[in-house]
Amino acid sequence: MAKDDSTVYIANLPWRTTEDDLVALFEEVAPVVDARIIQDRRTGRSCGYGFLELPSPECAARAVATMNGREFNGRLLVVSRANPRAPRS
DNA sequence: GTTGAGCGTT
Repeated sequence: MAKDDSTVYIANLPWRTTEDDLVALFEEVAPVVDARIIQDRRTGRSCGYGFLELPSPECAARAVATMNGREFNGRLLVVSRANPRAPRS
């Protein structure tokens, strides 16, 4: 579903951070197609990292270049391009 | 009500 080329990996997030927070933050640079924060399947608590999907790879690269190393809620955001979860479609 | 390197699920 999600194109890995336009998906970015977000880490170093505060536990309180939600997907909507990521959307609001990245909407500043580019429209957000989908935001997904990985949480523990058992406890349901935030794992502290997530993935953000953008409309295009260039938007993803722009979001990375803009938000990587940027402070967010007192933490330094780690934004980088996501790895393809599936080797082929 | 806690913790801190990381590449993911209905």
